[in-house]
Amino acid sequence: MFAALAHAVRRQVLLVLHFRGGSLPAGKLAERFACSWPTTSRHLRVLEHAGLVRVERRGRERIYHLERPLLERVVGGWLAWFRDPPQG
Amino acid sequence: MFAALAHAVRRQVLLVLHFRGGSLPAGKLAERFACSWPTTSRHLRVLEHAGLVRVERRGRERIYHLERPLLERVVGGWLAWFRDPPQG
DNA sequence: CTCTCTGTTAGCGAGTTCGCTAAATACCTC
DNA sequence: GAGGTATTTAGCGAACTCGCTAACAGAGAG
Repeated sequence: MFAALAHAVRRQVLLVLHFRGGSLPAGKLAERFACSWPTTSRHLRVLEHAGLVRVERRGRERIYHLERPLLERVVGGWLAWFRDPPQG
Repeated sequence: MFAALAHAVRRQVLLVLHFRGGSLPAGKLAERFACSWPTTSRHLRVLEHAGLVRVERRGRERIYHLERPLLERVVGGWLAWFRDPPQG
C-alpha cells in the first residue's frame, strides 16, 4: 500500500479523484497527466492492486473510484502510532 | 519522502525509533532487523536523505534521531486533503 | 602503533519500476 | 460486420532498488 503511494503521479491521481467527487473515467484522469496514456493506465493498475481505487466498467468507459476509507485507515492508522509519546 | 516510506523495514525503523524514545545508535537498530547490517545502514541513509531521521556522531557510535514533526507534517498534511468532502 | 568495536562505502547481481511505442481488446454505432 | 472510441496489454530499454559480501574508516583501549 505504501509502495503504491511512493510515486507522485499516483498520489496525484488519488487527489484528482477526491476533488472530482471520488470517481472519474480513465480518460479524464489520463488527460491530466504529462505521461502517456498507457503509463497512466499502469499507475491506475498499481493503485487498483493496492486496493486504493476500484474500477467499474460502464459501457466502453472504465470509471475509477477512490477507496477513501482504506486510504485513511491504513495511512492514518500507521501515522497514529506516532501521535502520542510512547512512554506517556 | 513517500518513497522513503515505501519499504517495510524503513517504516519499522521509524516505529522502533519512536517507541525507544526517539533515538538509538545504528547498531541497536540494525540488530533488530533480519537484513544484513550494511543493508540496514543503507535504509538509514534513505531515511536521512528524506529528512525523516537525523544522525548525530557520538564517539564511535552514530545516534539516529526520529524527525517526528516532519513525518507528521508531510504525511498528515497530505492525508488531510482527503479528510473533508471536497464539495462541502 | 595495533587491536577492536562501530558503522559505512564499494561493488555485484537479481528483480522491479517507469517511461515509451505499437498492437490488441472491448464496446457502441451504423 | 465495418468503423470509431476508450482503454488495456505487450514488449523494450534505462534506471533504480535491495539484498549480499568484502573492504574501508574513525574512535577508543591497551
